[in-house]
Amino acid sequence: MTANPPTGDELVGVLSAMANPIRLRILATLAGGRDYVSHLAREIGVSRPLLHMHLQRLEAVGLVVGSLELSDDGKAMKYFEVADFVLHLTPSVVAAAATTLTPSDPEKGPAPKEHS
Amino acid sequence: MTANPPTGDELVGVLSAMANPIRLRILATLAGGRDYVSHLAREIGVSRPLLHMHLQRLEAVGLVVGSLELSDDGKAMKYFEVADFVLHLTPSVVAAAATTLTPSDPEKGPAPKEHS
DNA sequence: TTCAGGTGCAAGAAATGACTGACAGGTGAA
DNA sequence: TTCACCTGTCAGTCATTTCTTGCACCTGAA
Repeated sequence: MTANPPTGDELVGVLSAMANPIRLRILATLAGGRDYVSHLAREIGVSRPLLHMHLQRLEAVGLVVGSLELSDDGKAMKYFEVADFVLHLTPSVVAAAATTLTPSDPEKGPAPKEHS
Repeated sequence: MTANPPTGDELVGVLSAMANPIRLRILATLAGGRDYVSHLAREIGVSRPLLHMHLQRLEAVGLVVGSLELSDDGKAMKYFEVADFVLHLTPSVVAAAATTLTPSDPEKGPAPKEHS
């Protein structure tokens, strides 16, 4: 996994996903073993909805993967674990990735907005 | 340069500095050779004040270095070039870095401000 | 039924980031 | 003087992220 080299847009996505102390802590904690949302929230010390949002962001770019499972006592638990990514960043890698960035055309249309 | 492994806070800084299409393009362009602000702005296609802001951000985390020089005809030119950084990111590297993150203590004091 | 513990989602405040336009200063050449 | 370059910065606006609060849903155990 973790296509190397990444496209420019993917790179921006992954970088902004990691560029946050809470999300870094999430990755670090999960690197020590999988965990489910509520417990992870207590572990890191953030509210559950907040953690949920961060996990969503990390999952969207493939840095973590979640799976809904059923515990012994029938509770639905969502477990997350880290994807073992490898990102090797150097000026030349960045230069290569930048060539595949979607242009920001301020002319035609307001932007490639993806509204739902 | 480019201390490896980085501290958690440094890592967040570097990552958020790179997590932007324009700044990625700046790095990519500079990887092809040094350049001065105005020319670089035309090259990339952004306004000069905007580029100035982005360069500031990149320089703050050490991804680029700038030097004010005097051209043959006496004009002051600020040249920038990329620092040849090497960032190797994996779950374990992130886990190690995360241990050195400044805690977010919303209680005691506003934060460990580091003033110069 | 009530409680504890798990899941998810959404509205809205607060903080941060991105961007434009305008201004001020410097030089050399026409 | 005026023009064409270069440098910088500030005020204000708009868009995006971040975070809290609160709701609705599920299960098994008391």
